Amino acid sequence: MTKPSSDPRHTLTLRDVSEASGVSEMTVSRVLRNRGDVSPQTREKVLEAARALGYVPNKIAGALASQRVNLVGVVIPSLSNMVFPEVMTGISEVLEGTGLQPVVGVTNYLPDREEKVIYEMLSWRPSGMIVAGLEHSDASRAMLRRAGIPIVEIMDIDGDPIDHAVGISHRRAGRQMAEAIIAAGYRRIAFLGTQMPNDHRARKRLEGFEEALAKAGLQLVDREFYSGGSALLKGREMTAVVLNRTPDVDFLYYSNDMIGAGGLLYCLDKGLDVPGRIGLAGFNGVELLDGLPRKLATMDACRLEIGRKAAEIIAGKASPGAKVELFPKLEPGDTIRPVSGQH
Amino acid sequence: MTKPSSDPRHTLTLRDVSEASGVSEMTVSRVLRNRGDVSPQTREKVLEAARALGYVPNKIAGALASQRVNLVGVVIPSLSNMVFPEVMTGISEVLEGTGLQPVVGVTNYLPDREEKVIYEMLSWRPSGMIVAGLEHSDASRAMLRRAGIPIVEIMDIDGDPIDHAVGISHRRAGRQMAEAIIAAGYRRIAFLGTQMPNDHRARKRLEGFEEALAKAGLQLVDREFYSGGSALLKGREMTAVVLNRTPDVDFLYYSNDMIGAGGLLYCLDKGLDVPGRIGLAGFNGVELLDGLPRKLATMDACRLEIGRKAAEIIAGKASPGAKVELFPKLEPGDTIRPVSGQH
DNA sequence: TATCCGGCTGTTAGCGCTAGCATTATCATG
DNA sequence: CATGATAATGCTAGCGCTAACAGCCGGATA
Repeated sequence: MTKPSSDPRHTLTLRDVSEASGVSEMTVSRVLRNRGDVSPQTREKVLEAARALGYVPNKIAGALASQRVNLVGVVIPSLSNMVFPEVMTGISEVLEGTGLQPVVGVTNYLPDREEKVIYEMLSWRPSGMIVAGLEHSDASRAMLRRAGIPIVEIMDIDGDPIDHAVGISHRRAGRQMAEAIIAAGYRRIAFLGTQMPNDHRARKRLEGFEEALAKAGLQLVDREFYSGGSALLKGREMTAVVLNRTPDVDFLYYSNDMIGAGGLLYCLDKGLDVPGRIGLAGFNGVELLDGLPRKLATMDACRLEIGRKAAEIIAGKASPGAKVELFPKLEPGDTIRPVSGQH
Repeated sequence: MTKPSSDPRHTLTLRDVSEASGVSEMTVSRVLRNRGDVSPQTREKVLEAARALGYVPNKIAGALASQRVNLVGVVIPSLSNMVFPEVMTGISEVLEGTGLQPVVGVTNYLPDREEKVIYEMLSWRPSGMIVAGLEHSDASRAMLRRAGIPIVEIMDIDGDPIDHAVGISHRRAGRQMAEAIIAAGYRRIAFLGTQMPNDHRARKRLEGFEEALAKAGLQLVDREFYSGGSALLKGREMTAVVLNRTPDVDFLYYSNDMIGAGGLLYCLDKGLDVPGRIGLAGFNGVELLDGLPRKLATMDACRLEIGRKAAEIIAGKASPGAKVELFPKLEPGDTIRPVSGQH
C-alpha cells in the first residue's frame, strides 16, 4: 500500500500536510489561515511541509465548512467597451486589502443571460454582488433579494434599487448636455447611438436629452442607430449618413465616445469647421479621446469612483443610504463652441 | 420551533425543497441536475417547489461531494488593451455548450500577482486553466503542473509549455514585419513601444524584428519607450519625440496598434506624407484601426482563434500535440508603401 | 409461480475542511 | 504544592451535497 505522499498523482489534502509535518490537520489549517495560536516552530514545520509538497488548500471544502466565501460577483454587460474595465479597476483596488475577490460575469446586454449569470454566481454563495444597471427580470431581482447578501446595482440611479445603488443619473446627464449645446447656440441637433433595446442607460440619456430640447422648444432633426461592428468605423459611417440626409444639421450628439470619435475624425477629414459649422459630443470620458486631434466634448461617467464606492459597500467599509449619486462633469473639449457672449 | 421554510432569512437547502415537495433530497438533487431517472410527475412537483421557494443550489457543496468543478481559470495580464476581451470571447464561445464556465484573473503583467492569482484559482479546483504567456515563476509552473488538470498557455509559442500551448510566434511576427518594411525600401527604422519588463511577447517581437534588420545589415536608428497613460496620446507624444530627435527616420514600428494609431494621427496632423516620406506599423489587428483616416499596417494576433482553440483543448474537444501554432497575416494597410518595382 | 428486469426512489457514507469546544503542556502565583 | 491562567494542540461533528448502491414495485418472461 503506497503512501499518498509517494503518489504524485494523488490530490493533496490537509491530511498529507499534517502527516508530513507531524501535527494534526487542525493545526495545519490554523497555520495556513493564520488564525489562532500556533507556536513558531510548529508554524515553520507546517509551512515547510506544505511548500515541499506543493499543497494548495481546497477552498471548496473550506468554504463549505466555514460558510464563508471570499468572492464578490460582478455582473456587467460587456468587457469590450472600455467602460467596464475601469469599473473593475475601481472594484479591485478597494477589494484588494479585504480578502475579497471579484468574479466577473458578462451578460452581453441580454436579460436572459443576465438571469443565468446571476443564478450561477449565487450558486457559489458569494459574499456580495455588484450588478450593472437597475433593470432586471423579476426572477433576477427575486434571486438577488433572497440571497441575503449585500447587493449593489451600479452605473445608474434612475430607478428603484434592490438594496444599494451607486451611479449617476443618466437622464440628468442627457439633460445637462442638451442644455450646454443649446446654450452654445446650436439648434439643429441630431442623435447617433446604439440600437440596443437593453442599453437602458443610453436610452435614459437620450430621454433626458430630448426632454431638455423640448423644454427649449426644439426637437431632434435626425437620428441614426447602429449595432455591432467597430464603433469607430460605425461612428464615421453614421455621421456620413446623417450629414448626407440632413445637410444643415449643426450638432451631433453620440451615445458614446467611441462612435463620437469616429464622427469627429470623419468631420475633420471632410474639412468641416468644428466646432463652428458643426459641434459634437459623446459620453463616457474615455482615455482614448486624449489622443484625438481635437478633444471631443463628453461627460465623465465616474466609472472608477462607481467601482470604488460599490466595493466599499460590499466590504462594509461604507454604510450609506440606499442610493449613492455621483455627479459627472461636462467636459466641453474642443467640439462645442464657447457660449456666445462670454468668451 | 419555527420551520425553516417559514423563516425568510434561512438559507435554503435541498432539504427545504425535499420537504416542500415530499420526496427525498436525493430525488430533488437528481431533478435539479437532470441526472438519473425521475418520473415526470415527481420532476414537476420538485421543480414547482424549488421555483416557489426560490431555491438556488449550493455549488460549493455540490462540487465537494462530486469532486467536479465546472470552472476554467483564465489568467491574463490585462483587460484594458482590447486584446484579451477578444480572447475571452473565443473562450466563452466554445465553453458555452460544455457546461464549463470561465473565471478570469488579471495579473497586470506582474509575476508575483500572477503567482497569487494562479494559487487562488487552483484553490477552487477548476477543471482546467488557461494562462497567458509561457513565462512564469518556478512556483507558478510547479503549481500548475501539480494540479493534475489540463493547462493551456496561450498567445505565445516561443518556449516550452507546461502542458499545452496555443499561440503565434512573436519572434517570427517581428521578423516578418521587418522583412516587409525592408522590402518596401525603408531603411531608417525606429521602434516605439511599451517599457514593460514583463511584456515578453512585445519583447520577442522586437527581438525578431531586430534580428531581421541585422540580417539585412540594418539596425534601429532610434527607440522610445513608455509606460502607463492613454496609449493613443502616448503614441502621439513618443512619435513627436522620435521625429524631433531623429528627423530623417523613415519608418516607425510600434509595439501595439493603439500607440501606432496615435502616431498615425500625429503624422497626419503634421502633414507628413504617409507612407511615402514615412511608414508606420503596429501589432494586433484591433478593430479600432478600421475607423482611422488611413489604415495602419499591422499583424493580426489571431486572438479569437487562440481563445477558441485553448477552450477546445480544455473541453477535450481537441487533443492535439503540445503546441498549436497559428499564423498571423500581415496586413499592410495604407501605411507601408507598395514594394518598389511591383505596383 | 418463480424469476428477472428496468424504472423509480431512498439510504448510507463520505467529499476536505473548519467552528467550537476539550484537552494537555507550561508556568507563574499565593 | 495546589491552583488557575494562558498557550498550544487535538477531537468531534458537521457544512450541503452527490456517488454508489440498495430497495421496491409492477409487469414481462419462462
